[in-house]
Amino acid sequence: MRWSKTLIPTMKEIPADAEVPSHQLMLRAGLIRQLMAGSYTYLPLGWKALRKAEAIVREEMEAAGAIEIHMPALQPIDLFVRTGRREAFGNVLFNWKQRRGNGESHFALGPTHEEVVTDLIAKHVSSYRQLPLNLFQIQTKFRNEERPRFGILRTSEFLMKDAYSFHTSLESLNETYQAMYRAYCRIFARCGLEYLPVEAESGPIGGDASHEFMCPANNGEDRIVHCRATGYAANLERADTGRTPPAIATSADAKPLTKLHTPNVGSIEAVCKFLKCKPEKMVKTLIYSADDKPVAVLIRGDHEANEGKIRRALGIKKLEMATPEVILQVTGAPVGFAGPVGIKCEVIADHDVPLIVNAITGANEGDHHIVNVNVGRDYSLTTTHDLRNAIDGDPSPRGEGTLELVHGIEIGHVFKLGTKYAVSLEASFSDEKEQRHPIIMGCYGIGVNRIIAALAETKNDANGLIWPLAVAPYEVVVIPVQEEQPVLEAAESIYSQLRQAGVDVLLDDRPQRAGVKFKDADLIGFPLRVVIGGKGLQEGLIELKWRTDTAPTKVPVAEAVSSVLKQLAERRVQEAATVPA
RNA sequence: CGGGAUGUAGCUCAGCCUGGCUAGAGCGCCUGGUUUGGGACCAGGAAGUCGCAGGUUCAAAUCCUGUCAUCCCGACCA
Repeated sequence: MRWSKTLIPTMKEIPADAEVPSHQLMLRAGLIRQLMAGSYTYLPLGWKALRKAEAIVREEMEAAGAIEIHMPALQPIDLFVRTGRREAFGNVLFNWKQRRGNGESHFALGPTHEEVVTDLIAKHVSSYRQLPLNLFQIQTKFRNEERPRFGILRTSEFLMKDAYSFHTSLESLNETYQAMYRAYCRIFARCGLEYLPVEAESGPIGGDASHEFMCPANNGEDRIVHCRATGYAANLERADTGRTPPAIATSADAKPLTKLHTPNVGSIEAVCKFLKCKPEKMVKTLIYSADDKPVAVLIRGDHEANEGKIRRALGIKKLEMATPEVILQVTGAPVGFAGPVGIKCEVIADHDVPLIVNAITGANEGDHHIVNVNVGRDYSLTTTHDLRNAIDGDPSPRGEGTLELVHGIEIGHVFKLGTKYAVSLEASFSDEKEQRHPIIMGCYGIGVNRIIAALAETKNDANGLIWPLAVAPYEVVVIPVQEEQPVLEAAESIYSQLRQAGVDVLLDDRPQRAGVKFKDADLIGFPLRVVIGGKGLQEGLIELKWRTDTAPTKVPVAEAVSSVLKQLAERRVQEAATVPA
C-alpha cells in the first residue's frame, strides 16, 4: 500500500479526551476515531491490526478442534427471559420493541450467545453420538455499558470470539477446557502479549471452573494477585491468602476496657479522625444476614471484606448486608456502632482480628465506641478464617513467596458452565441406555479489540507504539527520504519486490520531509523501517532499523530485499519461540 | 445512577470573572517561493450558527435557566 492512497490521520498533539496511553496512542497514530462514547471507527491501520489478531484467534481455535459458525446479533428477547438473563443483564441488554407485520416483536442485540447457541443445539443434537462439539464465532457483541471507558478498553460494541462446547460428561468438558486453555496461551503469546492466566470466581461446578486471562497493565480495570515465587495468580475476588489461624490468647499488654462518647461518628474513617487512631487498630463489625440468620463478621479496620469467602466459611448460599432493623436487634444500636463485645448473634473473625492488641470497636450502643478491646478477655473466638481480600505482602497460599497486587486488562475468559443453560433451554441428549440428560457446557471468550488495546497499552515508548510483527498494521515501512529521482526509483523498486515476496509493506510516498516521516513511523510503530536516502545511495547503501532497536544497520542496495526478508524470517522465529506448545 | 470537570476552526488552546470593535493564536489544510536525514522557513489564503434552546440587555462566546454531549471518580459490569 502507498501512504498517499490510504487514510492515516496521525496527530502531533494529544486529544484532550484521551487519558490512558492506549487511547492516546491509537488516536494519534491514526488507528481509531471516536463516533460517540463507547463507539469507535477502526481506520485502515487499526482495522488491519484487529484483523491480524482475529486471524490468529481463528487459526488457533480451529487447530484446537473448534468449528466456526456465525450467529445473528439480532435475537428474540424470549430466549433471555427463559434463562433469567433478561433480569440479570438489566439495562446492559440492548432491547426494544418494533412493529413487524400486524404485531410487535421484542428484539435484543446479543451481549453474548449462550442462549442462541444452546437453543441451536437443543433443536439439532439429541444423541450422545453427536457429542462432544465445540462451536465458535467471531462477531460483534453489544452491551449497553453504564459507563464506557478508556478508549477501546470498554466499549458498548466490540468484537468477541466466543466458543461454546457441549459434552456428555465432566471428563469430556475438562478435556476441551484444557484444550481451550492451551489455545488461549498460544493466541496471546503469538500476539506478543504479556499474559497471566488467573483463577477466577468459580461457577456452579466449583474447583478450578474458571480462569481469566489477564494482561498486567497499570490502567487495567481488574485487580489480580500474583506470586512470582510459586506462579499462583488469581482474581482479587477469588484469591486466597496463605495466612493460618493465629493463637487466640489475651495479650499481656491488655489495658482496661474504656467506653468513649463518639457522637455521630460511625464510619471507620470518621472514628479514626475523631479518636486520632489508625484504621489497623480498629475492628470492623459487619452484620450480615446469612441464609436469613444474623452473623457478625469481624475484619481489621483497614481491610476489605470478601463476601465469597464469608459465604464459603459459613457454608451458606444467601449472604446480604443486614437491614438496620436487624442490626438494632442484635447490637442494640443503630448502624455504625456494632462491636463484638456482648453482641447477640454468631461471630466469625478474620485471621488478623485476634492479633490486634487493645483494639477499638463499636460499643453496641448508639454514639459510643470502646477502646482496649482484647480477644479472650472481652470477647471470645474459637477459630478464625480467611475472610478478607488479599493485600500486598500476604503469604502465598502455595506455601512460599508473597502476594503482589497488580492491575490487569481482562483479555480472555474460559468457563465451565455446567448444565445451567441446557436445563433452562431444554438441551439434552440420550445416552446408550436411552436415558435423557442435560448437556454439559463450557464457554470460552476472547475480546479481540482488547488484544489490540492491551498491546497499545503495554507496548510503547515515548515515541509511540511498538507492534510485534504478528499483529503490526504493516510489517515494513519503506521511506524515501528525498524527492529525487534515483531515491524514489530505488524506493519503488524495493517496495514492489517486497510486495511480490508477500511482505505486508507500506510505502511512505508522501512529499514530506524526512523528520515528519520518521516521527510518524515511530508513532505508528511499524516493526521494520527501510530508509532510502541520497547520501546512502551514493555509497550504494540503504538503512534497516527495527522499531525496537536504537540504531539502524546499513546494507548494500542490491541486498536490501534479501536482507529484509532474512531479518523478517529471523524475527518471526524469535516471536514464535515464545509460543507454548 | 451519584459526584466532579469540559464544550470556541480538523487538533491543542486563549478570550468569559468585569457583556461592547470584523472572535484570536499555534499546529494542520490550500496557493506560490525558498528549503530538504528527526515534526523547516517566508508570503498569501480558506476554514467558526462560540454544543443546542430559551431568557436578561440597546448589545451575549461572556450573565441567567434549561438541555445535550464528552471525559474523569464512584456504583454497576452474564
